[in-house]
Amino acid sequence: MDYQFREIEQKWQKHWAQNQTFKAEKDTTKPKFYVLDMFPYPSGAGLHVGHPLGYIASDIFARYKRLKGFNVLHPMGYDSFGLPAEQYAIQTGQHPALTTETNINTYRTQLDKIGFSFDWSREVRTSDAGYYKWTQWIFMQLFNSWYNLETDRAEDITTLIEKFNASGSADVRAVCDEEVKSFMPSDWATMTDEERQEELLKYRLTYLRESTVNWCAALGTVLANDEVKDGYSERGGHPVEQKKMMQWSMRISAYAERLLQGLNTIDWPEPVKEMQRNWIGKSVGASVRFKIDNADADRVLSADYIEVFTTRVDTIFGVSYLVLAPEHELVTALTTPAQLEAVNGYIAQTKKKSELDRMADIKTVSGAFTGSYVINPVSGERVQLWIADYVLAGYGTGAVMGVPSGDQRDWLFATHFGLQIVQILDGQKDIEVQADATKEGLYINSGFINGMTYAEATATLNAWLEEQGVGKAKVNYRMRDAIFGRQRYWGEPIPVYFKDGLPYLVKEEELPLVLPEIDKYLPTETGEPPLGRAEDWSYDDQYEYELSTMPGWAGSSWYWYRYMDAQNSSDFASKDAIAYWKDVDLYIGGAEHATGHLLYSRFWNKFLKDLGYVQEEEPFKKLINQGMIQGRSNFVYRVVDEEGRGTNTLVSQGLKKEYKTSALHVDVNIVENEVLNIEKFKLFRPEFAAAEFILENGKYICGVEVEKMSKSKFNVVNPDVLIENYGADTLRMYEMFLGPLEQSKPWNTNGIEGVFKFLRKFWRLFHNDQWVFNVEDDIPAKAELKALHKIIKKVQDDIDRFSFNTSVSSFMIAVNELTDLKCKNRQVLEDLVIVLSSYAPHICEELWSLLGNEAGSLSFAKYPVFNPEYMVEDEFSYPVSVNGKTRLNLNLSLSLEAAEIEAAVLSNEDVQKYLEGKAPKKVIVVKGRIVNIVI
RNA sequence: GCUCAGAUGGUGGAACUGGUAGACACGCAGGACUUAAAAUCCUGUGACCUUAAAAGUCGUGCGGGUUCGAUUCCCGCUCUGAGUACCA
Repeated sequence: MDYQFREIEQKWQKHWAQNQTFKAEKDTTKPKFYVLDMFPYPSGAGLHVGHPLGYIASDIFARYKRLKGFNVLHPMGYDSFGLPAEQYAIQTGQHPALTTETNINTYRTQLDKIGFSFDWSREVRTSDAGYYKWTQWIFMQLFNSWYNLETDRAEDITTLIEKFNASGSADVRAVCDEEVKSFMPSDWATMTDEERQEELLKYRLTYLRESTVNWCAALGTVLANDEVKDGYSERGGHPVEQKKMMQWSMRISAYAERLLQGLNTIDWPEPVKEMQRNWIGKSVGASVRFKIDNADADRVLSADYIEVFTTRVDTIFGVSYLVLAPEHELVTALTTPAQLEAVNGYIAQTKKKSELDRMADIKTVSGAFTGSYVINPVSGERVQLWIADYVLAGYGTGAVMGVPSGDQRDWLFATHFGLQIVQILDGQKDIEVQADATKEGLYINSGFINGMTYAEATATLNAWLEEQGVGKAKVNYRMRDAIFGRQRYWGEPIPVYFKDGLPYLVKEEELPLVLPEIDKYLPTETGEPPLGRAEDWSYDDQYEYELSTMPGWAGSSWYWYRYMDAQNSSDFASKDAIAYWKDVDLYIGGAEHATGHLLYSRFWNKFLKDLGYVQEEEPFKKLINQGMIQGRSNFVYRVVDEEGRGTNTLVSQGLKKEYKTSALHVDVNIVENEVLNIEKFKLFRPEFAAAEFILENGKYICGVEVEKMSKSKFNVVNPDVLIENYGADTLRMYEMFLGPLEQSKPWNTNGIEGVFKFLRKFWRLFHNDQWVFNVEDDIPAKAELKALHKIIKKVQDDIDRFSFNTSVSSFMIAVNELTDLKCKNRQVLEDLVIVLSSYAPHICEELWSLLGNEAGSLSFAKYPVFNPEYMVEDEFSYPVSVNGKTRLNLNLSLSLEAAEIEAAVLSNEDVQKYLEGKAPKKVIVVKGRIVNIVI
């Protein structure tokens, strides 16, 4: 029979499902290998052809690893909490759980058709109570922990309490809030329970605190920094404003240094690591206190100094002014009556500007003098104190020292306001024109560091500042603690209730705290989150539960552990399972998660490791980002009359210049190689049923543009349609054939025929002209073995560097070669089936069983061993080039040594022709590669 | 502005360590089969020049360099895409 892909694919998909072929079990006789895909959010639109790209690659990898004798864990699940289902619920009243369920079923149907080797018995859904029970449990562990800087790890909160009991707050070195109390053990002993809880909350790794949040009114929720892009929400593009709110936060900043260092130990794409480094934003410098000059002022201040952070403490003698952020808490107190008007005016002006304007308006220098002065601690000089919006309240101390000669921004500021510019290094050039940030040369005009180099000066100053108690070397991180609460319904309830305004955890045995039913999915009339609508939403019938739910990234920050032991009801995963599967060996997903999911997951992983629940410091050893598949839209051109009205005439792309036209999107599924199928077009656009078509060469050629893949642009290609027409094996191979996995590219179905033809040709290798299965048990010919072993090697080399497209080409070459050789040899063909099976598993299973093997055993067959002996050649066709230009090829024995090759080449008649009687200056012979003659 | 990735035929792309640029596939052209079409199969297909054939010249974004030899290494530039943005 001819290649009947529909029957074959259905048959084997059913076989795999019924026999649970890909169910992973612990097996200590084999090395483990964990291949993970970033699990999808099940959206209502279903899968388009871009989604499975990464899944196909990881599936090929997983299947290959099984053939190589690994015990492979390859699961799939759904990140099923999220905003779209909730937005849909608000519009329709449909419970998000129902929408989600429907969408998941659609996804599953689509995924099943592609022939993935997922172990579905381990499926997880983050919105299942059985799953989010453990998300809540991890939240509780975070609440019950603090970060001890002495041991450099998270510890149970009881070790902190012990320290407070024993020696008060003095010995505690922790990552905590700024405004913690200093107290003696006796103070701790006399504190009320509420006072103690209030203090402990400042240390917990998840904590409640009033913080400035990104409030998105349109979505009715706060957003994390990585969910805000240029002042608008990433999802939906709604405006986001800064607002102060009581919020749950995660003390991820405690892990800043470990998150940074860990990047050096993992095999991830450099751009992703770089983004995480930028996000963490480590800067090494010093904090310095500038005393406020209160000599002629009589005022009460909450502090008598201004603290600044600088990465160039060596330039401190060049300070000509200090700047505070307009929001800095001391601004009001430090503004003199004379400057009050100017300062208030400036603050008002700053407030009006949106975040976006402030960023767009980098060039305009602005600021206001407060009228106050501070004293430079190293020189004793009196310098002006300004406010300006280029200083951000949220970074460092919200105060900056201005060194115009060394910093361009400071230089512009000083020039604009007529402040002093002092040269501090003899290596600085042209500081009248612009700042020079060099570290070269020796210091001048710099008191006790005059004559020193950069390194000497920095060390000297750090030591001096510390000794004087006015500063010290300091490391600063840009990364802020992550807000961990959303004023939304469709998320994990936070397992907390409030008693006298203080948060307490529910008991562990009371988990999961199940999401309650509510009447509608909107905030309450009083502006509380949707959970405020739930009846009896209180603990012990008296204490109100937390009304926020967890953010989208909560469930995805640990899910790879749940797959290790998905059914466990007494632990998030058993110690045993974690000890066996350990970590993810290969993780494939989109680059858009670089600073969100991938950073939070590393954070939770490190935390779980500190508490001894997991073993590895990093969860994902190897990461691959698959490229984005863009849409490729097709257009028809409608002729427009004088008044600009559309006519009923459509002109082919090549002729449109001769007419006035308007472009209309046309469904890409009725266009083949840019040629419009006119009959189908008339059905697609009934208003054009009677249209006239101006053709070129008898065809209607469509225009092309690359855009986002979306329904409204009629450029969505659904994998189901391709599978229906060509089969899953063709789809799998074609997606890989498109180009390098990591490269973004527009989807183009042109060319899928080539892959389909390849599979037919492959099928035909095993059949005679009448499509009767026919292989022979003869002795394989040398050429056949060579073709086979070439592909055996190629596939294993390619997979190590994630180059799937080149393997597909090589399969085509191998099948072309074996077809030309009329190969019918069982041994050769059987090995070829194994090699191809990770790419095209269905057709290979069918042929495998036709070859007489046990049905379904192909998945665990042994990958053939490459034998280099079959590659050995006696002869090689040497390209002979003259002055670097290839002129001819010469067949020579590979046993010849360089000198013999040279002699053979030079004596050749055709070569003589190029020599024109001259003796060559030089002859380069690379054995088995090339001969180059220099004349 | 900064960081990163990239630029190869009509198209997607290959060339892994500096060694025959354009593998493989699409498209296109011609042919076979067919009453015809589809499907299938065969042949050709970087550009230029010339041709009966052969030969020749140019050619991997642009300009230089290193080398016997550069798509590959180095320097400078242009363009495209992604990320990031007053971070002190």
